[in-house]
This record gives sequence, C-alpha cells and structure tokens, in this order.
Amino acid sequence: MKNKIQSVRGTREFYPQQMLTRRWLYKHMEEVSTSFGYEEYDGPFIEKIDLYAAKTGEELVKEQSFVFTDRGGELVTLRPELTLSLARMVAARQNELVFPLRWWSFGPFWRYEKPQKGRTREFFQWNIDLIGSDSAEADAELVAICACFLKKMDITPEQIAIKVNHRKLMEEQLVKINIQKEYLKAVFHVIDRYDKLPTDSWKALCQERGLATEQVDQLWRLINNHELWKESPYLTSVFEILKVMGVSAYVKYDARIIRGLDYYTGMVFEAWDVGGDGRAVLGGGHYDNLVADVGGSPLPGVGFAMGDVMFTVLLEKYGKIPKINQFENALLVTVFNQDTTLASADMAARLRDEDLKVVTFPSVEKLQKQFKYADRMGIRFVLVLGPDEIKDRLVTIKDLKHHTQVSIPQKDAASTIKRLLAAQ
RNA sequence: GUGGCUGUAGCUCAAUGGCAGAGCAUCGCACUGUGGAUGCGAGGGUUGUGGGUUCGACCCCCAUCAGCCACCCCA
Repeated sequence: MKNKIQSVRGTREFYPQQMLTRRWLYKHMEEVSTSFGYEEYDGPFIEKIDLYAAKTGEELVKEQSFVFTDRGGELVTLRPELTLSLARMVAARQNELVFPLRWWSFGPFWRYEKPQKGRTREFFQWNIDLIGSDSAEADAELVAICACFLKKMDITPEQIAIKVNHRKLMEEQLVKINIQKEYLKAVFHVIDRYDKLPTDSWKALCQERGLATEQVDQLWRLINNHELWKESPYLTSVFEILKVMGVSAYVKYDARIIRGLDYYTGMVFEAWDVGGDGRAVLGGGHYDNLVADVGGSPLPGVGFAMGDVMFTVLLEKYGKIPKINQFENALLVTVFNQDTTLASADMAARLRDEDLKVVTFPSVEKLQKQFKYADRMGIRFVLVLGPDEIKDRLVTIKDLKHHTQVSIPQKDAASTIKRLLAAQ
C-alpha cells in the first residue's frame, strides 16, 4: 500500500458486491418506472454553467458544482442535477414529442460538498418526471410512484414516509398573516429551519429575520397545522387520488416541506426517514415554467429525484439489502495436472455452449486449493477431470451446496447439472 | 466554506515519552484426487503524510491529507 495514490475525495468505488447492490437498485427503479409507462433517457454529464445559473438557486452553482474551463475557455460543470437538461431536451423537440411525456433516468451526478455519511461528491440519482400536465392526477402519480418504490423495496411507512405540501397554499396562508411577497423566500427559509432548532431559538430566528411577535406565533400555528391541506382543493384532490391508488399509508401532509430549489411552483414533496433524526432521502415537486425558462413554450411538469447514497444507508439500516451471490448457479472446472488442462478447457467450453456459467481454474494447483476457491467464491458445482475420469470418459461433479458427488459420463454433464439446478 | 473528533498489520482494536502487539483474515503444513472444521507454523508495519520538540516520539507541538460528526446546503 506504499505510495498509493488516493482516490479523489468524495468519489465512489464499487467493488463487485456493491456493484451488485447498485444494479439491484437500478432494476427496481426500472421496474417501477416502466410499470407506470415511463421511458428511459439520459442527458450529458457535462453542461455549460449557464444552464443552471438562472433557476436552481445560486448556491448550487457557485458553491456546489465541479466547475472548470474547457480548452476552448468555456465555463462548464459536471452536472449537479438533471431536471434542467431534461427541460432543454424537451424544449428542443417540443413539436415532435408526444405529451404528456413520462421519462426516467438513473445516472451519476457531482456536487462539490463536504463528504460525510450519506453524502458524497459523486452520487447516482434516480430522476423521474411527467411533463405536459397540470393536473392533480399527474402530481399524485409521482407521489404514488415514490410510494410504490418504497413498497417494492420492502420499506414500511413507519420507516420512510412521504411528506407533501403545496407552495401556493403556503404563499396564500403567509399573505393572510401579512407577510409581504418579498419576504416569502426568507420565511420559507426559516420554515426549513424549524426542525433543526428548539422552539425558542426558532422564534428568535424568526424575529431576527424581521417577523413581528404576533406573526411568529401565527407562523408557528400555521406550520404545525396538519389539517392545513383542507384549505386547498388541489391537495384534497391529490390525497383522494392517492387513497384510491392504495398508497395513502406512506403519505402525510406537512406544512414544513418547502424545498430549496427555486423552480418549484406547486406541489412539493419529500421522503423522510421517520426512525432517524430526520433526513430527506428524496425530493420533488411541480414546476410550471421550466421548459419555457430554457427556451421552449410554457409546459408544466412534475418530478422527483432520489440519490443512491442516503437511500442505500437507510436500506442497510433497515436490513433490506439482499446478499447476492452471483455464482450460486455457477460451476468450476478444475485442472488436475498439466496433462489434463486441454480436457478441462474442452469440457468448460462445451458446458458454456449449454448456457451454463462456467469458471475454470487458470493454473495447475492442488485440488484442495481449487475446491477452496470454489467455496470462497460461492460457486456451487465443482467438476473434476482426472486421469481416472478421462480414461472412462467420465466427469466427477460435486455439489458444494448439498455436499453430494457423482461420477457420470461426460456427455451427460450439462443435463445432469441442469437437473440439479432445476431441483434447487 | 466553518467548527469538533479520529487516523497503528487486509479488518476490528491495544500499547505511562523508553523493544510496536492481540483477535479475525491471509499463506504454508498435518491432508501427494476434494471446500466449510481442528491443530501447528509463517508472512505481513517508514504507526496517514511532512516538519518540529526531545538523549529517545504511535504518544507532545505545527502543517497537510483522509474519514466521521455538527453547521451551511441539499439528493
């Protein structure tokens, strides 16, 4: 390990076992996405910085992106998110695409943040969006997809819950307590801080930000009002739809959900780890203007994004990551000695022709060592082709799982193994 | 970007400023045609890195890198 060059801070290394987990996660996202009729797409991994400058909030670009100048002197960045690339792609082919369109993606993103548990500088993110509809049905669908995914991962509503709110509802309510339009952003920010501070400190913070004592109390009542959604016919309708879809158990109204990204204009939602000290694992919402903002005609959309890092942390916490053995149906063809290597290679090739997963041992070693290798790798069958077998055109097959062994004619090897596999 | 804690064998961790260790793992042998078990043995370290203090530094000081935690922010 001397003179080892370290990996770049915050980047990920996927050893085979973790790669299996990533693929397993991907498979479930794909299944849920496609079951609702979503199509897979992807955007560039590098974008011009201008794409994000306007709409995602300044911090995301200024502080949290991997920005550099390319050889042509252009300021570019490793993509910190996908929604704006999506909006541009849609705007570019707005007249040929069929709406409403439903697209999903899973790929790498980069943010220049301080790494800690559940947060790295390089991460994978599931993005899923429905564009071209303004209805409560569309918004409800995305929440339902989120719930279906959690259910599929065997996560219960007691473990992760989806909290829903609506920005316009909040704006209306804030206007009612005489908060001026210009202050909305600042107030949204203090609402966001509510969970992190004791009530007294939070109230002090509100006053610091210019709220009158009376307004602070009104705001406190507002964000602790779990019935507030009843003031919104829109949210009422969303919850009704979710009930019919059978996913209500995962969904809660929460007036404290606002979300940081500036482009959300309607319903917003986040999935939270209920058991933990509260961290969002997924977030999304409705946006009215995104496509227009990148040069298209106005088109509304709704979508969410989920990072793999925090979600994997939670899956581990709840013991939901299966131990996958990719060699459970594989076989190892051993080599007995130098004279039998060709016979083993020949046997291995013929078994692969029969669509079996066949590993060979690449050098002549003691059988003990080769058996141990199979055991450590989780390979189920070990084949021995020694002088005795070759003389009688036999092959010995040991089933490491059931600790049984047979010697059979070589021509029956594939069918015998297939029979054992079918019998489990 | 700010503050705090931690870096010793592949892993988990010991070691008053005075000889760098244990368990697990690895490798070898017992076992010359058979994995998991047992026994015996072996290898493995510039104590994250670079300076400083000291007769002497894993230990104290400074810097730096990395991990974790709390902010900030967010997925």
